[in-house]
Amino acid sequence: MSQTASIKDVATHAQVAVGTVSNVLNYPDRVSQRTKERVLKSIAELGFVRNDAARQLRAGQSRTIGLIVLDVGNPFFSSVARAAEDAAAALGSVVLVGDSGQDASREAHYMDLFQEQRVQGLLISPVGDVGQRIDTLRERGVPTVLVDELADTERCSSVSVDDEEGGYLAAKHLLDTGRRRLAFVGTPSIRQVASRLKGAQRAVSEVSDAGIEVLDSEGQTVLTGRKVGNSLVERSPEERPEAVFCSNDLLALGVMQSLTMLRTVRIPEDIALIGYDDIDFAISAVVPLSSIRQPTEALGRTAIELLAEEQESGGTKHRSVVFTPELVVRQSTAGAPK
Amino acid sequence: MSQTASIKDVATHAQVAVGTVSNVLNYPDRVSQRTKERVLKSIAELGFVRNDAARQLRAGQSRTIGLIVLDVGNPFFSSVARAAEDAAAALGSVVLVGDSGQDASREAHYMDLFQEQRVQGLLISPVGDVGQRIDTLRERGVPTVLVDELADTERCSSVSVDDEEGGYLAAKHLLDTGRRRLAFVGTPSIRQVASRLKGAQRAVSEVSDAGIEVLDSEGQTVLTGRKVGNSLVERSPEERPEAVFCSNDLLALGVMQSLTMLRTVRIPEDIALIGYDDIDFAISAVVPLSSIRQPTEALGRTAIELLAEEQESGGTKHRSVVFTPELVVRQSTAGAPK
DNA sequence: ACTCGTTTTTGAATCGTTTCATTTGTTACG
DNA sequence: CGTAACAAATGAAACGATTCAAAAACGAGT
Repeated sequence: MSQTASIKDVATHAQVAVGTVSNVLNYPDRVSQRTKERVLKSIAELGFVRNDAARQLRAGQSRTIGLIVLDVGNPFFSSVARAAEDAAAALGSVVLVGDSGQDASREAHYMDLFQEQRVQGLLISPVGDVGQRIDTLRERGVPTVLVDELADTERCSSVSVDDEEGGYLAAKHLLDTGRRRLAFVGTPSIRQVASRLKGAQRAVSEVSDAGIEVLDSEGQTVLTGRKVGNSLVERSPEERPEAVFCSNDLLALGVMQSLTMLRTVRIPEDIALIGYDDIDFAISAVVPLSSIRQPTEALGRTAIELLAEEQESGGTKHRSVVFTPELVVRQSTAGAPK
Repeated sequence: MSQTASIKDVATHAQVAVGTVSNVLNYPDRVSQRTKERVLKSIAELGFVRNDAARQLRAGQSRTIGLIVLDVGNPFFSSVARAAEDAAAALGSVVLVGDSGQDASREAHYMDLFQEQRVQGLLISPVGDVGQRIDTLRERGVPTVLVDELADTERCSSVSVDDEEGGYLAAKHLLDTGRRRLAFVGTPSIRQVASRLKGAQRAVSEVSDAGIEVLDSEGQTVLTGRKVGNSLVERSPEERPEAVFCSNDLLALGVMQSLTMLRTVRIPEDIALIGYDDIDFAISAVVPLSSIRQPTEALGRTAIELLAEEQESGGTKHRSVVFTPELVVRQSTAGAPK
């Protein structure tokens, strides 16, 4: 009783063949009512629990999907992950989440791990150059879907958000409210951030007397945002930008804290502020923060859908879905300047 | 080449026996240099990747530890989870994270799933009554460690934080700074919250002219905190508490937003505010928030350690580790009132 | 009672690894 | 040259499920 019962033990106990027990579990219709009851009774009495490893070995594949994100602590990714988990659960699969922490070697480590687990498929928000590895996986029948990154459709499917459009929306909004001297805060070395900046620059170029200054935050956290905010406070009023666009909400909240703490700069009167991601904290910040909302649930759900499509097509048909971000206006960009 | 190579294919390719390939992977010292090189070369050429399911099946156990938390979105749990993952990685194990969302049926679902996976052990922050299931698991050789919950040492190990002490620390601090009319905000139906309240009440009872009012927040989020904050603002100044202790930082931040937004109440001059958990956002709030810090990294790390102890002792020896929380004083409780 | 057709049950083969008792190969020493 | 001692390599058995061709049981019709 102490050790786990196997299907064989159940068969013996119920006086049937092992195949019958398996049928009860997998094809109940093939088994007569009487034996089914007997087997189920034995299963309950012995406390039998399927051994997933044995099942997988025979099946050659697991019911598991791997997901590698840049940072699970980031609300954006945890939201995507949760949506993916829910969608996968509906298909009877489980999602394993790996956190690369923006480190290529950790990313590679998780890819190896998932390969050993014979995952059904892989969802990944890549940090390193994973093209080669994805090719290998595809050859072996493991489809991959890029998340939050546009893929070469020759290679694999992807689900992403139009970052350039998001950047454009944010800057356009600031310009529409009359601000002209803009600043962009972020780390353009990250692809998503660079795209957002590009969109912002496009919006600025459409307005003759507008300009945008780029401030590298060297990080995407609240703390690095505060540093940038402090540097803005130290400037003389006429050297300060009229509006600041941060590449994510954490940065924006950091900037906001620096600006409001010293009470010399008012938001939005002196400086308007907009972030990106629309995390839960944005609406409940000191000054409710305008932001660019990304459809995280749709991202996660669609990623699973695309993975299913890949599986059905045998990994030959790829598709890229690009969502459009949405401007959310709150108090931090209200009114006109001056 | 398209399908995955097995150890047998490697053996054929390298012209050795399968056992030798296995030895190269698991006991390199048993194999001569020459054959080792040959096998490794074949492995590389064929792109062989271990099949974890087969390995587990043979081993009878996985290299996997299950962790069930109340909410992965909560920074407290995501921090504990990360620490557990790191500690497990050092032992060559992987942590699977399941989110019960405070729902007993989801919790049961994950327990079933982990049992099918034959996890090495289970870490769980329980929501339902899991005593029975834990007993069953123990009988089957799967040790369990309760996380953030004190266990009956007869049954299993646990790692927790002294919530009553934390509550005491918070209230004592408020009293020490001269505040007398306190308010407690939280949902006492949750065990941890109830303990914190109990500790706070003890501190209050030690001071003759002090009192504490309990405000049920019906939730533990920023939004529910704001509701409570609004109700405080609506009160006449003399009816307002001098200090508010919130059962977590999200609530406290919500309360803070309500109070500061209307600019009629000053923090900490009119109302002092203290939270619980010391999440990253606490230090960077409008008014930096005093809080009770819980050693999340130690919790996660120790949980894994206790699990290892359980395994070594064959599940006979149980131990409970209780950490002491720590008061972190910031601006939100600075100075004396009036 | 016998046949045919259908439903139910059987049990050996299989998945890919690890283990371990044996066999084979090598070296050292009398 | 023989053999003991040790190192290295072998390959069959086992883990626990699923599958599937074959056997058995059943029921209906004559």
